[in-house]
This record gives sequence, structure tokens and C-alpha cells, in this order.
Amino acid sequence: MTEMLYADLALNLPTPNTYQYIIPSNLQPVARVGALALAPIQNRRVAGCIVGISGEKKCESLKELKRILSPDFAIEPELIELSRWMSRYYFCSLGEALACVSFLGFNDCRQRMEKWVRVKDLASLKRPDALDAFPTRQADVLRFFLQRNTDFEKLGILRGETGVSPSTIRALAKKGAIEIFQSTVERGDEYPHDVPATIPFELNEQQSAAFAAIHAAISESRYKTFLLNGVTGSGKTEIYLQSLDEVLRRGGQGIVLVPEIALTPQTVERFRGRFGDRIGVYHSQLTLGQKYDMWRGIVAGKIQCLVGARSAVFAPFPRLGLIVVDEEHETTYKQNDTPRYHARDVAVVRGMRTGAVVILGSATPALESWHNAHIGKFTLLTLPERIRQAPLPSVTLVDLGEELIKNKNAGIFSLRLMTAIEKRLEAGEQVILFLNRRGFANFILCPACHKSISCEHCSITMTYHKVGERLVCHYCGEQKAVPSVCPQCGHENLLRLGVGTQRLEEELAEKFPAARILRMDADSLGSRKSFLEKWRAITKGEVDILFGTQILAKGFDLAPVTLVGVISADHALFLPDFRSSERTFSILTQVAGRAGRGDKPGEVIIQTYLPRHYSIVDALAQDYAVFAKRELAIRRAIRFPPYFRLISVLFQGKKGGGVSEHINRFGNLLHIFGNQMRLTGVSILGPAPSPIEKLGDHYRYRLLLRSEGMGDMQRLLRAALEKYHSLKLKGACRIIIDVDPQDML
DNA sequence: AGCACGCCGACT
DNA sequence: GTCGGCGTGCTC
Repeated sequence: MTEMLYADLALNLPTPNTYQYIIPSNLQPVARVGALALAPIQNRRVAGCIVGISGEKKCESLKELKRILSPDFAIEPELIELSRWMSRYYFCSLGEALACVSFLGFNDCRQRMEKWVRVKDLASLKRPDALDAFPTRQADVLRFFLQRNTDFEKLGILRGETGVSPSTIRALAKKGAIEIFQSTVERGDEYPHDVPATIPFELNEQQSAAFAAIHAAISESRYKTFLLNGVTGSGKTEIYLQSLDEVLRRGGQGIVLVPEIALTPQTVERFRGRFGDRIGVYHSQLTLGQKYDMWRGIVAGKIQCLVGARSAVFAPFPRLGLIVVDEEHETTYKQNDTPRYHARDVAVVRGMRTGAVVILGSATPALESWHNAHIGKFTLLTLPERIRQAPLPSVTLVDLGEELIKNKNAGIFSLRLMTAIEKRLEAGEQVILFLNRRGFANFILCPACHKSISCEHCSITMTYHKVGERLVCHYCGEQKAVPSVCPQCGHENLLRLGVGTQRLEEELAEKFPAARILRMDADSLGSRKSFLEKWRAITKGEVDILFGTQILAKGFDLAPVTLVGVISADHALFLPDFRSSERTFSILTQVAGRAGRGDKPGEVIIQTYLPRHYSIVDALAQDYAVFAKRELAIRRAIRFPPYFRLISVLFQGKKGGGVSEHINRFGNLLHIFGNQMRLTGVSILGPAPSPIEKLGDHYRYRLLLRSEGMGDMQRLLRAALEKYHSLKLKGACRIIIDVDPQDML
């Protein structure tokens, strides 16, 4: 009578296939598609997701599923399909995609139960001698309820207050005086729920126009992506809020992605203030239990909008109507390990598949998004004005090359910045110093004409290698010797710059011994908790100089800060990275927006070796459109995104020679298949050593695929990978594939 | 990924 | 002679 059933399991392993298992009869009622299961594989157990159930076996010797994990949890069919897309698009296994998409990963979790005690007949216990019938300790328990005049309480609290043992409770329950029952407890997030309600602001003219367009799309409940390009302080959040309100009113649900949830408690507050408990907050630091309860809240319809970091894009809403990606240009949206997905791109794909409206918001959009808006894939909405006309800070540039030549000052601080800091400290005001730490590569620079040396093939700054005094292009592998004089102007003292980032902290302590200095960056940040502590110290005025990296450019809205110093605006510009100008422009634009938000006017001092570089000049003018136009012209000329798409193929292995030999063979395969398949539109760049040539004991070499479209390029790569694996060459290499890479270090 | 299997150096 | 080192291969 029992028909045999088999489950296809996608395991969280880097294997391309799914594995089939027998569903034992006791699991048949709970083993459905999307459920998580524990399966024996070789000599261990691995968790997986059931992606198919059939009556036919595809393999001779099958093992049985051990058990179902997180009963009543399942990944929704829509999200399984999205995982299939991710696994194809990003070159990861289906299991890896599912484990990422799943709210719980592949973990075992269930509801938390709590024991409660209820008194059966409180009224009768109120008679004067009613307690005499009970032994002392039992009477203590009953007295507890009488005194509080309540007939139920948590077992834990009752025992804590009365100090009675479990046996006393058991005895009372046996007599029938009390009963013990269980109730579920919700493990909520730590964000405040009792936020004062906020009412919708009245939108200004530009906001109204933007909102009208979004409103129309929501009314049609059809997929559409808007790029909301609004300067800082132009009121983008209010548009998100009103759009979400519209979606919720129509019975839909929404997702709001923010780059770094820990840094934006204010954003959460604004959403809670408007929508109350319908807002859930999701980030990776939640405990498994909190995630599980969040999942229940979502599928039960209690939570109708999730505000969260990258992975919140996978929220299992059945009627998803809106996805907002705030600060869509932020690189935190790209995951740096498998699956290497970009949450903004996944948001667009998910919106397309579910018919949701997508809003991408930024003051400095990623050029990919800007381009998509101009070719009609996205709809551009612009907010060119601030809602309150706050005075802009005064911005000054300091030419570090000149500082070196004229003032003979090779230190971290220019004289100009030194005096400015001293003045502010004397006045008891706060100073922020910003260091763009992405700049760590070594490079050559002429202090007189501000030129660095680029590769003739790639227009990418060449990296200086001390060993052999040579310059290497990390995109195409081109090498040359370091010239003795500047090829542009003939200046003789070319600078070999490497960056001593940790030096800043030491030098600050030395130069300003009396100042209270606080460092804030991803490394010293650690947990959310330590961030909140530091935040408190800053707002209380216990810090004189705050210094750090990217983080400072993000959510900071510190009224007392009157001086923002940018230690090195341009180190990122020398990275072997085609996006370095874009990043520099975007970060400077944001940093400049930090100063002088209080009543005192702010001052911004930017130190740079490149005072005439367009990304710095345009950032001073705060003109995104002008910058974008220039940068796009360059990107088109050098055949890089957004006009062309990229896939990075990184080979990693113990022996440098072996790795380069393997990647060369792989490069040959790509060329052979490219010719065979007549894919003339796909270029193969490299192989070249990675800028971080050796990481740990692993040598790294990279190939770059480039093409106008993704399809052919992915087909070519897939064919070459299959062939490569079938050759089973000795000297294994790890291959890391990154589709739409954000950086290539 | 992890775990077993297999083939070569320093030990009782 | 063996114990165990890591490189290689497979997992329903």
C-alpha cells in the first residue's frame, strides 16, 4: 500500500547535481518541496532542501532521509525558482543558492515554548483558611497568586519569586490546584517598537512628481524599476514611506534594503513610526530563533514589510508589491562569497518575476543603474533640491604634491589641515577625519604633474612592485620597468607611494596628545553593540577627533561636527580598478555632505595629489550628471561596464607555477570554444596575476571575460569549465567565478 | 565542502 | 617494517 517516494535534495555543497533519497514512510506527511532535510552522504550528514519529489528512482542504491529540519518551514516555490536563476547566473550550485535564499539557511529551528502555571480556582483560595490545607511550600505558591490577584504566571518567574522546587509544583499540579501549560514566545528584534508615530510630510513639487509616477505603477501592480536620483537631504525616504503605504493599502507587501542596517537605526525608526509592528527588521546578526519567528510573522501576514540588509531581498512575501534599494550604489549589496550576488540586481530580477515595483535610490547612482535609466530599462526620477535649504559647507582642496615640493612636508597632514584641526580643538568642536582605506596598492606618481602611469591596453593604473622595480597591469598582465623620470613632464623624483594606514592613528596621538581620539572602521567596529556605544560617546561630546573609513561617509548626521578632513581623497584612484573614479566621486560627495549640519557653518578640507582630477573637481561642484557624462565616455572608450559586462575567473592554488599553467590552459580552452561557437563578441582578457598576487599561501591569477551581453559569455564559460573539469588535470586549483564583479583584488 | 583512500618520508 | 603527511576524487 505504501508507494515509494523519492526526494531530490539540493545540498549545500559546491557540487553541480542534486541527490536523490528515499523518503521513509514516517516522513512522508512532512517531506514537501521546499522543506529542509538532513541526509546521509558518505560518512556524514549534510542538510539540504527538497526541490522535487517523485515515484521514480534515478539511481540504484539510495539512502533514506534522516529527518526534516525546522518542521513547518519551507522555501516558497517562487524563491526556489529565484534560486535556480541565481545558480545559473552566478555559477553556484542550486544548494548554495537555496541556503542563501532561505531565511534560516539549512538549519534546524522551531518555536520557543515557555511553561506557565495557572491556578484552577483563585476565588476559593480567597477564603480565610483555604491555605491551611496545603503544606508550607505549596501554600507559598498559592499565596503568590493571591497577592498578585492573578491566576497565571510564567513558571520561571513564579519559581524565582517563591524559591520553590519543581517537586512542589508537581505536587500542586497532581492535587489539581494548578495546571502547567505551554505557550509560544516570540523572539523579537531589539529595535524599539514604541516609536512615536510620524505623519506623512507634505511632498514638494519634485517629490510629488516622482511619487505620482511610482503611484501609477503601483496602481497597475506591474513590474517597473525606478531610479530615484535625489541629492542628499532631498527627501527620498519620504517617497519610500508613501510608496510603501500605497502598496500595503492594496494588500501587498514590501522590502526595504539599506546598505548597513547597524548604522541606520534612524531609518528603522522612521518606518516603525509610520507603520508600527507591521515592520520587521532583518540582518545577519539576528539569532536563528529571531529569524525563525520573523519568518512565521511574514507568512502569517503579521509582518508586511521587512527593512534589512542585503539578504532581506529574499523575504518570503506572498504578494510582494515593492522593493526599495536605498543607496543602491553601495558595494555592500554585493556578496563577497558564494553565491556572489548583487542584492540590487536580484531585487530587479525578483521584481520582474513577481510583478513588483522596484525603487533604486541614490544621490550618486551606480553608473550601471544610470545607464539602465538612459536606455529605458529603468525610469529616471530626479530630486535636484534639498527639502530644507541648509547652507553647504565650504570645501577646500590641498595639493599634496605642492605641499611636498614647496613646504617639504611629506607627512600625513598638510599645514592647512593641521592648523584647521588645532583651531577646532581649541574651540571645543568635533572633527571628523576620513581616510579612504581602499587605497592600499602601491603605485608611482609624479608630484609635479600629478600623473601616474597607466597601462596602454587597459587605462588602468599600473601597480608598482618593489621586487624587480617594475610596473604590472593587473588586468592584462602587461609589465614594464619603472621609468627614471616622469614620461609626461620629465620631473625626476617620481614618488613610490604605498599607504601606511595604521600610521594615521599613531600620528594623531603624537600630534594631538590632549585630544580624545576615536577610531571607527569595519575592523574596529566589531558588533552592533560596540557601534552603539561609540555612537553614544560621540553624541555625548566625549570625542574630539573621530577618524575612520567608509563608515563615516554613510549614516552619520552629527550636528556638532564643523570640520571634515579627507586625509587622502585619491588613493582609491590609483587602485587597479576601473571603478575607482566613480567610487572617489561618490564617497567625496557623501563626506562633504557630513559637515555643518548644525547651526555653525561647516568646513571640508580635502587633501589630494590630484587636485585637477575630474572625480575630485566634480565632487566639489556636487554635480553628479556632469561626472557621470565624463565617466561614461571613458567607460565606453575602454569597453568596460556599463557598456560591457564582465565575468572574473580567479584561479587560486598553492604553487604559483601550477596555477599559472592551469589558468593558461583554461584561457586556451576559452579561445578554442570561442572560435568553435563563433562567439566573436566575447573578449578574453589575461590571464594576469591578481593585484593581491599571493593571499595566505595561495597564488592568484585572473582571467576576465568581457562582452556586451551576458548570455554568450556565460555559455562560453560554462562550456570551457565543463571541458576543463573533464580533463582532470593534476595540481588542483580553486576556481572562483565572479559575475558582475565589483572589485578584482 | 569534508571525508576516505592512496601513495611516499621519519620513526619504534 | 609502520604511522601519518597531504594530494585526489566522490558524494544519492
